[in-house]
Amino acid sequence: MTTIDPTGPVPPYRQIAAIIQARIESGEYPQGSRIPTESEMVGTWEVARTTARRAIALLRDQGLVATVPQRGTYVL
Amino acid sequence: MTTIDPTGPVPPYRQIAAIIQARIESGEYPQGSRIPTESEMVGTWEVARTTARRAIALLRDQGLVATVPQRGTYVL
DNA sequence: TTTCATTTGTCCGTATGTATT
DNA sequence: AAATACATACGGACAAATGAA
Repeated sequence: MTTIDPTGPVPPYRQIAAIIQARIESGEYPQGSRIPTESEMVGTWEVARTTARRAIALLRDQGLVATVPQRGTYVL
Repeated sequence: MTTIDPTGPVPPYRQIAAIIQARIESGEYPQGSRIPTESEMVGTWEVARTTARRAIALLRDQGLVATVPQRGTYVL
């Protein structure tokens, strides 16, 4: 579990997005699989839900994942 | 916590810059770490925010630190 | 069918930090 | 020196839909 640095020059939400992206590219999260939920990210990295949401939104904007309401976010 | 002399020949912003520089060179603020924020300097030395900003600007001009908008100032 | 937990969607307010004027 | 704007982050609350029990 990679750790994030809230005092570093890179905002936490970008650090989290980078971690997820690395796991997608490594195959840890295969195409079609679901990435961690917002709540799981909150528990894993001890960040606010807004931060987790922003990380997911960034991945979505990059076309890496798609979010299904009430279901989760899945790797494209 | 070194004190600042507002009546001395050396302007407060230079005194502060010197203090920070000494801490960088001593390793108290390692490379990549964040130095105190403007507000922290204001609280620590009871100076105006302008003074803190000027001290940081001086360190930046000397190439000792880099400021990342919305994140802070970091030791190079 | 009803109940329940899960998950995302959408607000609110507060705090911090820098940028600008 | 003061006010304003913007970005980031936290915490909380409630709604809505889904799917499982």
